[in-house]
Amino acid sequence: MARLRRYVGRRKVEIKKITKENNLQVTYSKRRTGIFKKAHELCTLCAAKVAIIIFSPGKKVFSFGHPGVNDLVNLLFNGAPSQTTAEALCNHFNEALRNANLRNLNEELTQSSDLLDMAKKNRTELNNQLRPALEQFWWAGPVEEMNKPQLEFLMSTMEELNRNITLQAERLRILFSNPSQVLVGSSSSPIVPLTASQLFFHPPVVPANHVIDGNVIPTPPSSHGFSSLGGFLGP
Amino acid sequence: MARLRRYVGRRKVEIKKITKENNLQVTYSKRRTGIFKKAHELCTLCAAKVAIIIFSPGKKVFSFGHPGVNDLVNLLFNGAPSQTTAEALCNHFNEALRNANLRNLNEELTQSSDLLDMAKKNRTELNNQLRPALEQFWWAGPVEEMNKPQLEFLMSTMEELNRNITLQAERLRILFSNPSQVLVGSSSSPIVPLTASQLFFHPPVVPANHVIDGNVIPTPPSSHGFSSLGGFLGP
DNA sequence: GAGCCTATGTTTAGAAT
DNA sequence: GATTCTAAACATAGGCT
Repeated sequence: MARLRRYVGRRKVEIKKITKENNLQVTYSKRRTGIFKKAHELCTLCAAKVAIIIFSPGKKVFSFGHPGVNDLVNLLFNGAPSQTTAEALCNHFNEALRNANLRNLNEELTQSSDLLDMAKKNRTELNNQLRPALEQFWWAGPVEEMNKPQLEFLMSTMEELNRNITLQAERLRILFSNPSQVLVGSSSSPIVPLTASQLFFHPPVVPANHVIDGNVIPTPPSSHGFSSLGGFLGP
Repeated sequence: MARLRRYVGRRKVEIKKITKENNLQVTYSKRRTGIFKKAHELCTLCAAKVAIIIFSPGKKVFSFGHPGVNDLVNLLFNGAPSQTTAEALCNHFNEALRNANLRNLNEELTQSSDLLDMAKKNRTELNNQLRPALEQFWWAGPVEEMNKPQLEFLMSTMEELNRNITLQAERLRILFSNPSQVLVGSSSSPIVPLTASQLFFHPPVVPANHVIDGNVIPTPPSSHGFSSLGGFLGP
C-alpha cells in the first residue's frame, strides 16, 4: 500500500524536435520499431506493399522496413515477370544494404546467394523451403562486407534496373519532345492521356529471365537512383 | 439515461488478411493515415528522414510520405550541394507524382515551378517566403498532368541524378574488379574499408548548381530506379 | 467512400535495469 | 543502446451518417 509510484506513465509530448539527446535516441528507437510494426500489420491485414526508409539523425543509422516478403517470395518463385523479379531481389539486397552499418551479418547475405542459386534451378519446387529462409530477412540484417559473388549478383540486378531506367528515359524523352500528345486532357479525356503515375510506373518491357542468369558487368545505376525516393543522401 | 449503447469501441483484430472487402478498405485507409502520421512525428521529434511507399492491394493507389520538407527547404535554399538539392527537388516532384492518381492539382506543381524560378535568383533571401509555401507540399497533392516547363525541370533533375548514378556505378565497377581493397576487414580494420552503406550513399562528387539552371534533355533514369526500394512496380 | 463516434486495444514517455 | 515497467496518451474497429 505504501507502494511508491515508481512509474509515471506516458506523458504528453509536443511534436517538435526533442532536445535532450538521450531522450531523442530512445524515442527514435522506440518509434522506429513502432512504425515498422504498423507497416507489417498493414501489409498483413490489407495485403498492401510497404517500403520504408528511415535515416536517423546523426548516426546515419537507417532501416528499411518492407512487408510482404511473402509477396516477394511469391513473385520470385512463381514465374513473375523478370523485371518484377529483379526488383524483388534488388529490393531484398537493398534491405540488407540499408542496414549495413552496425553488425556484421555476412552470413545472411551468403545464405541469400545460396537461395538464389537454388532458385536458378527450380522456381516453384523450392517455394516451401525458401519461404522460411527468406522470411528471416524480414527486418533484415546488416552487412559490413559483400563477397564477390554477392557483388556480382547485385550488379547484374542493377544492370537490368539500368536497362529499365533507360527505357523509361526514352519514353520520357518522347513524351518531352511531344508533350501535347500525352499531357493534354484530364483522365476523362478521349485521348486517354498518361497520368504521371502511368508514365513512371509503366509495366515491364524488358525480356524475361535475365536477372537470375545475369552475371554481366555493365554500368549499373547505384542506389543513388533511390535518392529520388528520399533525397536524404546528403553529405 | 435510456441512451442506447451505440458505439462498441475498438475490437481486437487478429493480424491476418482481412476477408471482408469492405472492412479491408476502411482499415487500409485508416492505418495508412496512421502510419504517415507516425512517420511525420518521428521526423519532427527525432530529425529523422523517412520515406514511405505504400501500394494498396488492388487499386494501385499508393502514397508517398516524406518528412522533413523543412529539411528539404533548408537544403534547397541554404547552399547545400547541388546533388542534394537535386535529390531534394526530385523527391519533391516524386512526392507529387506518386500521388498522381486521384485528384487533379496541377496548381501545386505550377506553384512549385514558380518557387524554383524564385530560387534561381536568390537562394537565401527568399527562405522565409518559400518555406511556408513549400510546406504545403508536405503530404503533397496529386497531379494528372505536367506542363512542359515542369517536365523540363523534372528531366534536368533526373539528368543530374543519372550522372550521379553513373558515377556510383563506376565506383561499383572498380570495387568489383578489385574487391579485396575495399571489402577486406571489419569497420575496425586499419584499411578503413567502405561499408556497403558508405559505398552506396556516397557524398556528392558532381559540380554544383546544375539542377536549377538545367534544361538539357539527356537520358535520365525514370522512377523505375526507385523500384529497388519497393520492387512493387509489377503489372 | 469519407467522416464522426466511443469504448477499447495499443503505443509509448519517462525512469530504471 | 536495447529492454522492461507503468500509467497515460493515442489509434482505431465497428457502427452509424
